[in-house]
Amino acid sequence: MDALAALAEPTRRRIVDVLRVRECTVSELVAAVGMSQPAVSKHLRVLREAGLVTAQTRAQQRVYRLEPGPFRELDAWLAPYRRMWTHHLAELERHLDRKEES
Amino acid sequence: MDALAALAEPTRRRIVDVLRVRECTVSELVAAVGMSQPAVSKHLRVLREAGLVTAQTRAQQRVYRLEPGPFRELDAWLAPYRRMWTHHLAELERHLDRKEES
DNA sequence: ACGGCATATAACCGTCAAGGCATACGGCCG
DNA sequence: CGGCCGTATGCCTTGACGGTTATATGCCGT
Repeated sequence: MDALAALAEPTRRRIVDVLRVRECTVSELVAAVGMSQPAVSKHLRVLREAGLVTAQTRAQQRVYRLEPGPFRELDAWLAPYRRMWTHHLAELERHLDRKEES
Repeated sequence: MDALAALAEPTRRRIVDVLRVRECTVSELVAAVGMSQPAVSKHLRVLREAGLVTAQTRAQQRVYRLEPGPFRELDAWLAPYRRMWTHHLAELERHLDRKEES
């Protein structure tokens, strides 16, 4: 499952939104998203396999943290689309300028 | 279905990637993605309901084009994550600077 | 070494999405 | 007005996903 598909799930978005602030253990994430522990573990597995997070074992806990790579790729994919609104803004500005002239 | 979920589908990504270059009719998209016409129409419906595209009726054809809004929202959601790698780059630079000093 | 804690996996179920085929809608032209 | 072309929708099947409960794994402290 690629990064976009992984992020399509609201719960997983919840998780990465939490991890963006600070790295967390599984139990902390369980508390944060208010769902059963196995469910969270499964989502974490998906996020791991998508390369969005990595886990570091510390004692019996696993500390999850975000991995920038896929987010960069997503940003790169999105980049050409940015032209859409920047271009539109430029058009709008030209339009307003023309109006001022008249 | 929100924009991210809509874009999670490879075929739909294919479609928007085509539409990014230029607006298209349904038959053109069918040819582009190599799938049955009903399948493409269904994907277009999903994209429409997610606000990612709009259709303009021209004779018997419907011309589809991208709509910037959801892409901007996606970009906005992604924005805070950009800090991840920009910050990391800054760290790296500081690290290199320190190395140069010594 | 054993019991317990934190996490992962297994098995199962309900739901839903995606694809195909057949068909309905709607505008154009003869 | 009837038929055709382009597109949308219905129906059906199949496969994948998300959630829960029960159980396995792995590490720690005693």
